[in-house]
Amino acid sequence: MPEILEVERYRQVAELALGRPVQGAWLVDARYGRGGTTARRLGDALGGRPFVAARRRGKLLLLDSEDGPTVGLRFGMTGALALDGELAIERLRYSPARIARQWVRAVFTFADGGALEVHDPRRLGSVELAPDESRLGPDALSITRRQLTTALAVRDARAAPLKARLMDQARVAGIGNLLADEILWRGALDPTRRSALTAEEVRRAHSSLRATLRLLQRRGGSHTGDLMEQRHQGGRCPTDGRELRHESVGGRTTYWCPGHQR
DNA sequence: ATTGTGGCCTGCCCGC
DNA sequence: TGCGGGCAGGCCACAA
Repeated sequence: MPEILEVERYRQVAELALGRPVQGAWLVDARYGRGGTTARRLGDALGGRPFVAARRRGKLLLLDSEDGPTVGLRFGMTGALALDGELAIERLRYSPARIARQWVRAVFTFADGGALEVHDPRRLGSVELAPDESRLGPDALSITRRQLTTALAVRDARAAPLKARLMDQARVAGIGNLLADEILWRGALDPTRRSALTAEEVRRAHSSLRATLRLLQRRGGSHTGDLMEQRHQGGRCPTDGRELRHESVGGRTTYWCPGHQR
């Protein structure tokens, strides 16, 4: 599903659409608009203007229009982006293997005849004019160790489990369920932990976060982690062969190794 | 204020 | 073979 690595790929593809005047904008599915964003407002705001920048903060893709508002795209779990009829990513995990017209939720057409389309079977994504970017924490692809220290800080013993803090988009923007499990597994950190991390453990978390994102980006996406194929009943730790534990942590299905994650 | 839970959305897989 | 329940997870509303 689209986590930060996939959305970064979408951003790169969206850059190919910069400078091309938008002819029209449609919410094929009216419910796909969020925060009062309607097809009419979208069309009125963008008509005739080109996008001048494609930015990303966490999983939020931001398209700045020339002298106009920014369009925010969220992809949920199954959202895909297609430019001029070509998908930015061929096949998404947890998403149907085919493309169907009825799953196209939003379309931006360009004066040159091309189009940018959002395809989203499960409709968990959305389009929003002028989204509030300030609600998101530092971006996971560029977060510093100091910033991560702050993000993972613990107030008291009732703090949310480590994994929930890592996935909280206001603390760190961009980490989804699969990446969180992979990062904590590589960092040998127990996702259920509520106690504060030592300075050494934060270093480990930061180092694992960076290494994991780099590696999975090179491999081709957030579903290419070593833990991925063990995410099932009886799955085993690729490192020490112990049977993985799996429980809901922070409301999300979580797999981890009870042997080496502490 | 922070944390936890349920619901949304819909295709797919498993067991009967 | 068909059917239905459960599951997948990003994000938000809402409750505690």
